[in-house]
Amino acid sequence: MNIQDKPTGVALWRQVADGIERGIADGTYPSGEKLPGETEIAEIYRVNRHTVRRALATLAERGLVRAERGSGTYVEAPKLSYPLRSRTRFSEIVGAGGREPDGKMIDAFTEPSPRDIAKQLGLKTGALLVRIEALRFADRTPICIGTTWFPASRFADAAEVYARLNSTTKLLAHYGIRDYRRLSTRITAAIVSATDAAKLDLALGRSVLIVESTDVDLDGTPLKVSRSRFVAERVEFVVENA
Amino acid sequence: MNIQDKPTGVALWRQVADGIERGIADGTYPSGEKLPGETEIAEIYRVNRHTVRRALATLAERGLVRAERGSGTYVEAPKLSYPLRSRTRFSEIVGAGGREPDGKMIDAFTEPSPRDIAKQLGLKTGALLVRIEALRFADRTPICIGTTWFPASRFADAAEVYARLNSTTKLLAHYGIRDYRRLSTRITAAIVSATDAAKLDLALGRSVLIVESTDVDLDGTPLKVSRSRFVAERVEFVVENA
DNA sequence: TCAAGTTGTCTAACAACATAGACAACTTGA
DNA sequence: TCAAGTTGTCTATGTTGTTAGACAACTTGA
Repeated sequence: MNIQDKPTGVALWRQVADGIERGIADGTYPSGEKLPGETEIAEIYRVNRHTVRRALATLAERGLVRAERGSGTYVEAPKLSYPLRSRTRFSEIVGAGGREPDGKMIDAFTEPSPRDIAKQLGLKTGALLVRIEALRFADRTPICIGTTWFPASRFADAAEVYARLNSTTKLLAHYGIRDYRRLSTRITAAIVSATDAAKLDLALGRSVLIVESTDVDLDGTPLKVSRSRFVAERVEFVVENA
Repeated sequence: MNIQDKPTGVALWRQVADGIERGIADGTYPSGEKLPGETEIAEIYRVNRHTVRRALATLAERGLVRAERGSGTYVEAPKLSYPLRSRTRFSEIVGAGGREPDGKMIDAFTEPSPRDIAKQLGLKTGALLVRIEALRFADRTPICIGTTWFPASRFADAAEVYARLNSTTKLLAHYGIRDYRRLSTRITAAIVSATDAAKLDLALGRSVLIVESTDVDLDGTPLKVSRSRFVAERVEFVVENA
């Protein structure tokens, strides 16, 4: 690792940053693992520690690494690429990324529907709904936390079923729904709440993507409405403009 | 063309140099053509003229462009790739590069052979030789100047023939030699002489590749010996190690 | 011959890059 | 609790990059 010599027009810190990024890409520094210490990296590239720090700072800004004071600098997990298409299934998307999807029900209620949810589900205000609060994971890393509402008339014991299957897709299949599609998705963002932060294993002050979606069966009948908070630094939504 | 903004870790002059090099590669600035003036390039990239000059300096050092004071900066012709194989023909090699080969006889003599040439041609010292001094071109650009010796016993009126055909290959064909091969090639280099420089349209102080070669017919009988000076900045010899 | 346009060279000033050393703040494991 | 190792921050200094302006030297075409 000898950089330097003649002026190349590329700053040292940039060369170090590129080198580390390459190391992350090719698996030299696996996802989640600790990078060598700043002093050691400086030795590797024969460069001052401040130069290494600048390189790491740009990588941190891009979310590729995360520095923890007193402990070390760690490779961030690559963001989950989450396409928003007509067919949008958490478990499929996570699985397609080579990661293991999982869900964990936190809470469940059967209660009358508020006006906005009722409207989206094509029900009268006050119609009974099953509301499920759940966490979803990719390889045991929390990705999102959110609420899903099902019409109680059709999915009376949704809570029990979800608790057993830990997957919305499997839940719907259990009710004989082989296929369904995403009708709409709305996305915004906010700072994570303290309660969400704890459940998502996320530091306070980080941002979450807020996603509200409606899914319908092939007849166009609304099946569920969801409001989820996705950890912004762990997911990336992709909208293909066909 | 807006560079700048945030620190990228890549020096401006380097970005400009890369941009111009891309322009040369993709034909925006065709070979031999004049680049925009330094002032204009500076405007294009929104950069100081000194920055452009540094970019051009690195390109000139690599031989991609050539600055002419008072006139402009020109894209250098790409070097002629000149493979040194068993079958080595100037006209074929130039033609393979998509350029038009040409030759021009400068002088010719019939004279007794010096010892070293005689030895290479398998003749006795003092045997009569035809010595031809010629310039060779690719697309009207002088590539090399040199001497070729033929045994006068076999190629008595070589001078007249060469003057008409302007090609060694055609000359030999004229004498019924359909094929021949390169026996050996020796390469060295030197600074161009004043007389050669003028004929090669080359500035004083530039270097030339000095090539001495012997060609034989398919029986192994020596046909000719050449000593040529190739303009180093216009040619690149390639030796394939099979 | 001359004006306009070109590259070459010089000086000056400021910003960005890089190195060096020291110490604080924090985490980890013994 | 403590020592070792980590990242965070500060000051200082020298080098390289970038801009700015001026003028010289040269080429080209009218």
